[in-house]
Amino acid sequence: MSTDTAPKRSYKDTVRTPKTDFPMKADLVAREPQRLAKWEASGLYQRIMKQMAGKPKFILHDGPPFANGDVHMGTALNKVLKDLIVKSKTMAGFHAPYIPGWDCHGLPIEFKVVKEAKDLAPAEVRTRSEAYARKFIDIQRQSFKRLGVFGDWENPYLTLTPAYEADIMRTFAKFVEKGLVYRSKRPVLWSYGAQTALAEAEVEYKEKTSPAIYVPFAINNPPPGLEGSHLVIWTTTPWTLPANLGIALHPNFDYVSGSFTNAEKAHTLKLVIATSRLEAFQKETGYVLDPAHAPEKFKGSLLNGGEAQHPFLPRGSKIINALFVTDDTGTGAVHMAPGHGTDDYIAGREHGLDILSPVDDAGCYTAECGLPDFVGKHVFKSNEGIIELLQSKGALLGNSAYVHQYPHCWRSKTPIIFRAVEQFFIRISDFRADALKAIDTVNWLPAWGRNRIYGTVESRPDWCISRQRTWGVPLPVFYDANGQAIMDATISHKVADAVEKHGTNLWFEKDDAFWSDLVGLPAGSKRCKDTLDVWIDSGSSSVAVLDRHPELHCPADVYIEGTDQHRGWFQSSLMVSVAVRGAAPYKTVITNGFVVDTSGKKISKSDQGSDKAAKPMTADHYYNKYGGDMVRLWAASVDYQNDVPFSEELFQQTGESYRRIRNTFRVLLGNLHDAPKPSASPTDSGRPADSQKQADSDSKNQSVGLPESAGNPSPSYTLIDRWILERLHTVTAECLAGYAAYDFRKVVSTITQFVSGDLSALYIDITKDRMYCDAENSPRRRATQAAIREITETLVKLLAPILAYTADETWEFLGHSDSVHLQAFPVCSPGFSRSGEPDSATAAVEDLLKARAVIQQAIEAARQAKQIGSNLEATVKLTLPEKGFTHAIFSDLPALQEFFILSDLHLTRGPDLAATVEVCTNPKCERCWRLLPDVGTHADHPTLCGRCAEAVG
RNA sequence: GGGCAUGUAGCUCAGUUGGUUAGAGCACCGCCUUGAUAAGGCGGGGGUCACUGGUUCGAGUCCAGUCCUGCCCA
Repeated sequence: MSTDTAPKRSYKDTVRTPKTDFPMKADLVAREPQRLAKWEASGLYQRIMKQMAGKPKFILHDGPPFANGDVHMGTALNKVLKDLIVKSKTMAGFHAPYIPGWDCHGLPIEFKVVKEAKDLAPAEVRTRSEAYARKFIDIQRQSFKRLGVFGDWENPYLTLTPAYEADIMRTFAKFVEKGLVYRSKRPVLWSYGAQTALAEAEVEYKEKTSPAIYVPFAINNPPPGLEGSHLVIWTTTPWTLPANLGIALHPNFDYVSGSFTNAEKAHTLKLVIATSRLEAFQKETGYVLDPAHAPEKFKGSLLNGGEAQHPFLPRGSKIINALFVTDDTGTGAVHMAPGHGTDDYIAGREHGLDILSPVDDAGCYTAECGLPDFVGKHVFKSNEGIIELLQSKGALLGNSAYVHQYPHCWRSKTPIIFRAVEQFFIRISDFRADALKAIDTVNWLPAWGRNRIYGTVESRPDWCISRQRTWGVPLPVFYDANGQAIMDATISHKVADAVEKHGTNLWFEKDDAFWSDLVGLPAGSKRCKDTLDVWIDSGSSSVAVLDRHPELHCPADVYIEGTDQHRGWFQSSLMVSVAVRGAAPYKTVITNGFVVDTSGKKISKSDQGSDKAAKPMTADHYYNKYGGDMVRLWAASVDYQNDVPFSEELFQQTGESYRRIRNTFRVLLGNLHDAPKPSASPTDSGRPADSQKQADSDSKNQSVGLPESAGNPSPSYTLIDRWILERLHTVTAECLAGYAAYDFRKVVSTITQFVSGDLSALYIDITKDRMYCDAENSPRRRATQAAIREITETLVKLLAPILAYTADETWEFLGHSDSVHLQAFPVCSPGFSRSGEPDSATAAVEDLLKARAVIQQAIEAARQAKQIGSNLEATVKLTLPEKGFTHAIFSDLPALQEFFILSDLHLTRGPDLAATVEVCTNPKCERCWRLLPDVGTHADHPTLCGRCAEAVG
């Protein structure tokens, strides 16, 4: 260029490139807390509630997380999902209050407290446990708020408040009133480490090595052929032998009786073994069946009702038949101790066996064991002694180490024992049928949840509701002077009334005399020292929260928890609700999978502190490093109905989607910098009535001095504008359907694909030329600005439930003064609903995209051959097929050039769709960079094309 | 061992009532752009649809069995 005489005029400043202060870098970690503070200061949640009052209600009832530990990613996933439901239902026009809760009682907290300071008085244990729970409630509450979860955080429900505790007692009273509570000595899972009975949920299976022994029991009064024979039992718990009261045989198994010799020990004995176990028995014990004499063969039913001799105690052991006998281990003869096993107990009850359980709370033998030397000794330290005793009686045929999965206490990690103690039970059989019926009134998502809980309820045993612990709600029951339990609903109600006023600590602080007097029982009555199973606590929430809270109602519309809650809260809530009100407490139950690591292994909460789980799994790590919106976007992106694979690397992938969405918002906002604001956004028609005032005042401010927009309600959209608005219409419909189906992943993928596939790669790219280079008021430029505003407002609202912070920030940059969370979802604009029809813009663009693909491939070849750089340097000759491609745009060369982003396009018709590329020889317009023939024909602007010369003026 | 799920590109997932050459995002490779620039565009490589057998003209899709992983039980 010859610019040696005068300085060259720069047209750079005349190009209308995007301008916005909306930052590319989100800086969520620093910015989100400020926005959160603003929301709180303005009482946003309360204002939303006020605005939606009177609308149809939608109740999501919060399953209370346990007030122990930091917020794990699994907990965060669940909580964010809840918030996505609440926010999307609110924007869909429902009054959706969210009252968060915490589960506060229970063994894990008490265990921690007791571990720190031993021998505390019960009242002190309780005080410390409450302080511990409250500490973690605060920690978790901060996390949930930071994650952008809206709710009544200052008034959550806590299972430790006097009002809630009183309702738990009243629920218990209801069970008593209906005659569902009974007291029975029964083997329960007993943790001697924590000194309590455990729920099945509190047990975990771990590998344990036990002594596996074979013990012969001589048959008393044997039938002919079995004289002098012994039944051989196999057990891995020698310590339960003092409680042996029977031996079970399978009625249909084949057994042999014959002479067995152990050559090494030079010992011969006549034994009975199941035929299928014969080989294993001989191999493990060295006792080999004498081949010289044919053994006696018979079915297990032969010996039913007989008796064998206990090997070291002076009593008989009843021989019974039972179907639970298996032939995968042992001898086909099972040692029965009804005080130490569930099968033993059930079969024992059928056959009239006693319950003997000579073990105390600490796991040590009591005098009942009949062995004075063992009294006071721990059972797991007595196995060897029992084995020696057997040895000395000649009653040990084999002894080896046996590794198996054995139940352990989930907190103290000690192996559990089965031990019979007096417990309170709820008789499930009386209302199981009602519960099963109620299950089928509920919508289970995913649908297999129905079968899951149905099977659970169908097969569950009676509910053991008493715990020998301190940190829980006391069982409001008394014993008379003879130790008989007085179960009376009115007495329980009196206790509940007192507790509601003074708290449950009163139960521990006052003595029996005080309480007997208070409830009107004679002196000498004693109060029960047990507490209630914590599943009663949380299971009562439909009574203590849904029924009590004025904003809520029962049944709730939705419960959503992890899949483990089919046996947990979903079930306990169902059982309580069916017993109390005869119906399920929920209409829909959704389950989310577990957060697992990428190798597919589960990430256990209790592994967190330990060495091996070095990878961060707590929510604070992620929102402090990446931001709350990133956690929310992650939660919305995952397939929550299945297990969710997780790692920091995987998490970072959602950052890519976030940046893409954010950057697109930035360009859209930048392109609106000089746009006239519309009098009212067409998407505002779905706005809740109470916010209309705000919207009106917003737009009044914005429309001042911009009369042209008010008088021009329908912009002159070109094909590409109509196309993107048709796409937006479809996207809106798909997102609303996604939210309605709780399919947030669908919402995210629909929007992500729209943003990157339609907006970024096509619409924004194609409209750059008109946006940057047209005259400011060119109709097509203004039309595109109108479309961009429509698109941005719609997308922001559709994303608001997910990107709670970013959507709000973008909404602000769109010129609105109040939060997007007060808005309703956009309504699909009917003018652009024709995307499926043949003459729609969408149909035309489908053809255009086919042609574009062919052109791009031709250009790419030229680019790789270094003939051209940018698309604008190409001359393209496009051949359209003779059939099809009939839309008017295919005869509108300038429109086609704009769509394909080309300087020079030539059209012909031919047999196939094809394109060839040559180097364009036109001069380059300095302003719009297109290579056009009219550059240099304008005297005032010799380096510009006609359009640009006019635009510059 | 039982019940309920799950298994498609390196990773996370789509794939409608069985029907052309199995798709998307991320990651990866090459090029372009530098007026979305700690951005953007274009092109490309990559899959025996867990395995085995069956039904069918035709199976990722239906049936049977096996295996992996998870939850809940025993």
